[in-house]
Amino acid sequence: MRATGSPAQWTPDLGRPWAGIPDQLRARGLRWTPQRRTLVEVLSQADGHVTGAELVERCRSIDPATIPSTVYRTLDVLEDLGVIRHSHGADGREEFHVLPAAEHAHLYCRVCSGSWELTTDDPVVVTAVDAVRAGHGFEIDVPHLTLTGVCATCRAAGADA
Amino acid sequence: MRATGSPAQWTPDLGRPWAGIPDQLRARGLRWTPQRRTLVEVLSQADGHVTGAELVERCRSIDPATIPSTVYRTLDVLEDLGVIRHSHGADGREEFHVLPAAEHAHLYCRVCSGSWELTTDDPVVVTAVDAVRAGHGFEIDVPHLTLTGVCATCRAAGADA
DNA sequence: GTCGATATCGCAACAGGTTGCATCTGCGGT
DNA sequence: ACCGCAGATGCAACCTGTTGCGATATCGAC
Repeated sequence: MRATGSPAQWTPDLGRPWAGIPDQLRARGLRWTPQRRTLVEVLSQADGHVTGAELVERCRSIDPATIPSTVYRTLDVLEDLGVIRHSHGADGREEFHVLPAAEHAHLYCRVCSGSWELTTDDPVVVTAVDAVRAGHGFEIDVPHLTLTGVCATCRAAGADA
Repeated sequence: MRATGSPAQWTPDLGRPWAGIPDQLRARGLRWTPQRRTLVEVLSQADGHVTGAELVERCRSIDPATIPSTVYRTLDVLEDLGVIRHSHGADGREEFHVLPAAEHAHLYCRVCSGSWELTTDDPVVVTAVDAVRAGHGFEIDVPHLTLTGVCATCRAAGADA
């Protein structure tokens, strides 16, 4: 069997949300490259949050020749496509989230370093977002949000110095 | 006039909040050094927000021998003292705020890149903080907060894509 | 199947911060 | 006035990202 017509790179069987990416890119005049295929494969297997460094690391385990700048640039493109979202963790480092599931904000406790998710439709979130919209006309980008503070447990322990 | 007894370094006339810092440090077993004096002088003249890089820059203009790591370490110490606070801007970079005035959160518009301050006692902020406390027992650290989103003007312009 | 425009890549340098370690020094004790 | 020790400094290497640029390769057109 000759390696005929079929394109040099192809993505075997990523889940549905990912399958359409090559075409979405081409429709925008962008390109589907082996490096992008690698990153998309990594993302399709990631659940929840991943930092930029972790993604670079995982790409390297598939293709050791992976270059960081390529990964970060591709992440920008994928965010434009609406496939992923990024936010900044409590320490300012980047965190990426896979869409469309898992749109959420984060609570980060500076005492115990624990973190919790806050879904976009959590009544508490809705209340807060509505308050800001009503009061300042500002529409908060919830998934980009990380709230730093002190959690209930640590507060109860009186560790909220 | 001989350069007698008087300590080699002294801080001429910083404002009140700053004057007590040397003693606050010593009371904790920490030290008052020329490098710290430089940084405190810079901070005492800063209003509102400053990034870490800016502070390093300004310290260098007073003492060209300033080393970044020393500045950042001193900033940590001063934050422990409660003299300053840091948060992370929309791009994740550090921003420092001088206390006790100006305790506030920030709104950052991702469309026009504008930013606004939100005081701690703003009714909108109070509502939001209360909601999270009531709903999750979590006490938000407001001054550490930067809300990314779309401002009223840009929303009106329909640029909230 | 080939060609050309241009998107993307790889690389190297840079920027903002952080960290480990050897050396130095503020400052409390005597 | 001097000592000693723990806290600070300076330095160098490292980490996470970003940017400019020349070389390469994708992909639509013919």
